[in-house]
Amino acid sequence: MPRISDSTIHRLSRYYRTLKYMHDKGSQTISSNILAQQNDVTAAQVRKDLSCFGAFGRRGLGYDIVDLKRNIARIMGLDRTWKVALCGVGNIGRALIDYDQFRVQGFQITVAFDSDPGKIGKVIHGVVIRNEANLERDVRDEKVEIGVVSVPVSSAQSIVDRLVAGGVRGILNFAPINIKVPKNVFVRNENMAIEIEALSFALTNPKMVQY
Amino acid sequence: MPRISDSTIHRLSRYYRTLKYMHDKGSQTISSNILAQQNDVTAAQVRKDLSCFGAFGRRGLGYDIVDLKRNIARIMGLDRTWKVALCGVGNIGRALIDYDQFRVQGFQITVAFDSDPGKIGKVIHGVVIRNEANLERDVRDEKVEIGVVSVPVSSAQSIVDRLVAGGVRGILNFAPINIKVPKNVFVRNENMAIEIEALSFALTNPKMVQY
DNA sequence: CCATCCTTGTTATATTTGTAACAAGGGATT
DNA sequence: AATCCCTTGTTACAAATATAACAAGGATGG
Repeated sequence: MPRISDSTIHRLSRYYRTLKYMHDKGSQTISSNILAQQNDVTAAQVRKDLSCFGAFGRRGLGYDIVDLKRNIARIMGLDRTWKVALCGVGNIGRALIDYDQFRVQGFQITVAFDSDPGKIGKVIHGVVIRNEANLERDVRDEKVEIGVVSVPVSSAQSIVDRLVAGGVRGILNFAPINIKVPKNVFVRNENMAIEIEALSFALTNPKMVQY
Repeated sequence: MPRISDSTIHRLSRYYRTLKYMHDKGSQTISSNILAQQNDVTAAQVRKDLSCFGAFGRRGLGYDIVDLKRNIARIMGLDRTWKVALCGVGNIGRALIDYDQFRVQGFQITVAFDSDPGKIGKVIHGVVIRNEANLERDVRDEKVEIGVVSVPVSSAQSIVDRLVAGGVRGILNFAPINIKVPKNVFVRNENMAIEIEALSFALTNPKMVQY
């Protein structure tokens, strides 16, 4: 089985977004060239990314938007819903419960946890905040597949361990720390500070980065 | 002037975080090996990343934590404060106004805008929500250097244009769209949906990604 | 039906990025 | 002071990634 690079996966997400946009605009087909322009990559890159998974286009004509969109959705597992548990209902956590980009793509935050007794039992955007004490059990009972971690650094690793104990196989980690997981669990880190720091670097050393 | 890769910049941020952590723990020095382990990279990678900017270690001994930390801060422009304007006080925007990881690193959100008359004038975490109508003027008056964009896709490009018109040279974009800026402006995109979609891909095609 | 113009999928090439190897610096120990 | 053990900085090498080139498929127009 061929390995797919992180970069390719990220680009697929972006192509997918472009396809949704073009579909809404009423377009029927799209060429690798246009798809490339919309995403600041080369046409060759687009074609090579797609060729990892099959041949979806028609020579001389381009790609059928609806068809390619459906294919990418299938490849990326976006043609279904995912049960997601949110851990840590702080500023970030609250924002994520109601994040359109999650919901519209089928990531359903149906379970939320916090350790603060003052928050437990409250309802945020239709989701009841549960007691963290029962995390493993609840996660298992609710058949949660993905865990979103937005707790402080100090408790991130232990929450991750408990999510894994509850059967979660994918974790989106917002805590700025390098968490450890068993070999069969996937982690993606989302550290917003890192991006703004990259901006700080670029502004400080404009000659060292390509505009 | 040598070009520094995106990956290197991201890793520097992470090394920096590790150094802060180790410093708080009371350590004096650290080896490339330890720094590597803490960040899931090789020791050679750490040394090469650092060597882009100078020779900060002592052979046989490792790196002085305080010294290296200070050097990375200087390199990345983290030894100062940055004036930041936030555009769009929705769920994400509200969370960012009070985001520790920004504040602790000197990114000061002192100005916030929204187009909703119902929000204008309100104070969130000590920041007054201003009328978007005066964005260019306010941004210029307040000497804002970085703009954070958390508005809907439909208005993202126009807000970016106006930030640039106000003199902003760095933009952190949360809108899931590929915005265009003049050559001398830097953009970093933060799309949380892309990361969870990568997770969806990994869970759907476990054989295609390295655990 | 032939010629022309597009656009894909794939292979070959170039570039970038990461890893390994090692000489040289430096402290500790006897 | 000589030896031993570490650890860096750098150079050489390997792997991964991106770009370019092109043959082949397919539409269109005369």
